[in-house]
Amino acid sequence: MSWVSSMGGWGALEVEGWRKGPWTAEEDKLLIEYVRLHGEGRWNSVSRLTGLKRNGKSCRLRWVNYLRPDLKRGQITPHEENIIVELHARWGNRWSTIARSLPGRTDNEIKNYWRTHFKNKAKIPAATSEKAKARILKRQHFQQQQLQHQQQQPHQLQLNQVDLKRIMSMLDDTDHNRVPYVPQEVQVAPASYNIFNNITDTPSASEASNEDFLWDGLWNLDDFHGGNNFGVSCTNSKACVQNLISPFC
DNA sequence: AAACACCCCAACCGCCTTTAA
DNA sequence: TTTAAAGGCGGTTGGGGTGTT
Repeated sequence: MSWVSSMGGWGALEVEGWRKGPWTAEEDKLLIEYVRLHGEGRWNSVSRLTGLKRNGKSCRLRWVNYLRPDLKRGQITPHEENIIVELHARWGNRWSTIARSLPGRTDNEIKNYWRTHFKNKAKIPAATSEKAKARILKRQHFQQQQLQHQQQQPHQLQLNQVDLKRIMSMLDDTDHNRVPYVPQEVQVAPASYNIFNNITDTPSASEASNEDFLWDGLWNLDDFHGGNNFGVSCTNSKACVQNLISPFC
């Protein structure tokens, strides 16, 4: 399929009045403005209220996978990879469920990552090519660096390992037996998280389910690990908020 | 330098579930 | 209670970028 312009927009295609294909900066702006004014949801009204020639599904997808301000950018960290592997082993291809354990990552992102890195592993011949080896070495080097970083922060590493174990053991429990676990050090959710609770109309803390507590824990785990959103350490909550509210740099 | 292979990821499609009238 | 619309999810496709031959 090739995206042939039929209305001036580069690479875009119009089918039955709806534009398809790559989004333009202008369209993004309209969608962001719509969400700012009306919040998430009611995606089918976007075209009516903004003039955007995109159907509701397309708008939702664009927002969820690309425009949401709380999205993480950049490489999946080894820590996140571990979580993905663990949760995929448990839940299979339930990408959205897995994504909920990795705040800032989308189901699409995780799905893509899995397909790229794991799906064809079984097909790789026993005699791995040199090329593949080089890639693996490169990755191991990166992981080594991460490890060194962790060792510089022994307390945090310990916390991570304990938390991960506890989270995984919790997941082994039946739903009825779940007990929310909030590590002492991270009982207060990051400012950024609360901010987006407000923005996105998610339930208040008092309404949050046990699973929400669990996910908060993972969120914090990740941030402890240095896998922050924009490649810059959040040394204080203000800096984090700043990163989160200006994601389009 | 060109051709090829591979990786990454945005975006679409179809189906299923949820919600509201 | 039924039904249509909207939302959500997983699978798939295809293009751009980059590394390798």
